[in-house]
Amino acid sequence: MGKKRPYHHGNLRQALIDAALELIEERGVSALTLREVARQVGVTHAAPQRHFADRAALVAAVAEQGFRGLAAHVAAVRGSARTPAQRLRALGVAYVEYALAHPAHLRVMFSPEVADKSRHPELAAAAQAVHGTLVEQIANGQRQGSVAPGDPDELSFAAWSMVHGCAVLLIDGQAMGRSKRALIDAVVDRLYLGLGPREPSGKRRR
Amino acid sequence: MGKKRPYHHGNLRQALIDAALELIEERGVSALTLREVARQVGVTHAAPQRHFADRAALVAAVAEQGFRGLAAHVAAVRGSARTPAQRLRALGVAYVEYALAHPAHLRVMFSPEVADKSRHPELAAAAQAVHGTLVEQIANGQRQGSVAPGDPDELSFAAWSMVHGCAVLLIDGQAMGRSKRALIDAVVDRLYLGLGPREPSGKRRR
DNA sequence: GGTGCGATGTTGACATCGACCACATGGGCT
DNA sequence: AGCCCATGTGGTCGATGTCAACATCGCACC
Repeated sequence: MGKKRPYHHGNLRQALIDAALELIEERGVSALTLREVARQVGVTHAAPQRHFADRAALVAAVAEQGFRGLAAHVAAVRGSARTPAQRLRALGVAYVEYALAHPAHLRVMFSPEVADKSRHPELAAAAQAVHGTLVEQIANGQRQGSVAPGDPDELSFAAWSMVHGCAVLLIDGQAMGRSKRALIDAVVDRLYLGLGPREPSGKRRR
Repeated sequence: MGKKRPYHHGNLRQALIDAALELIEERGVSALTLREVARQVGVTHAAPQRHFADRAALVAAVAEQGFRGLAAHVAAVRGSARTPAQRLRALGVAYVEYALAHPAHLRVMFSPEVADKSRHPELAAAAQAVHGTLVEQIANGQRQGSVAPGDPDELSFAAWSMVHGCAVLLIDGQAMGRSKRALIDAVVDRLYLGLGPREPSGKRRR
């Protein structure tokens, strides 16, 4: 028979995180309520306090799992394509794919409520992991000559800007009727073109 | 002498919006409270109800002013540079500049709390204005051959993704110690390179 | 195998918030 | 002058986050 829910939940922390994500998916981050989460899980309103100091901590935990998932999804394509340039393209697609597949996660990850990453070191670390993969691929490409020279840090920031902006805009419904697939292609195409090998056609650094 | 605050405020609506923005700048969007705003302005807690149906309406109003400001700032550079490509670059810089100069505004504009733009038509209109300027410039550039051919809608989306992503990342503190100026340059450089004239170096459309 | 202590969940309380209501005020129009 | 309605006031209600005191259980240690 069903275990008559014991006094101790067993793994309340993760259950709370799951319920929180579900709530966010349904009604948005701002509708996330500690009490409602507790209700969903079947504990009293104060139980979450034992696992999360305050509402922000719960949000941060959801965001952290989102970053981990993104890092995993992105890392999965690291060895997929042959050339570094193709890998770079696949990386960008993977980023946007994850965002579209988990919009709620993405929104929480870059929610203003956890913007102050200094108070959530694990968030900064997870974000750093994603960024690290990107820098790594760009450096690889440069070594093989398939990516334009330049500070890998700056190039990766440009690439990240592009895919992140694309993801955010698509999630926020700025596609405005246009095919998301085509938009993503357009973005990563420009990414490839903007970072691909060439000689500069003039002085660009102001 | 100071006018002994009359019963009727005179322009409470705008005063509330200003106070709201100030609060958001200081403590973030989530800390925005109708009652606190009312306190700042010196009216009772229910007074804002006469001007904003609910909290979301106030947030939307702040966002709308943000979009108007951005549109104005971006439109100002429309006739600045000579070549369309340079104008495009200036456009991107202007976008990010505005974001860095008014981070609170930017955050509200793309806050999940107003993400459902269908319920705030004026927001959609203001956002559309910004996007329109971008599409216009790209179409201009294409006519003069200084911008690569392609669906202007898709190209503009790619460009928007880039500058918007850049703005968001910088605001969220993802610069991580690197010079913002250099990062912006890197981004718009890639924008210019990715959209500039060339012949495709292979089939790119998947 | 007991036992005691710390981790985990509960109950109750309080201040604050958004939203709603009835009422007060007074500016502007006829 | 007199009226009307937009605008501001004061009070209230349900819900929320957070805190503190208490209850219950599991695990380490003897």
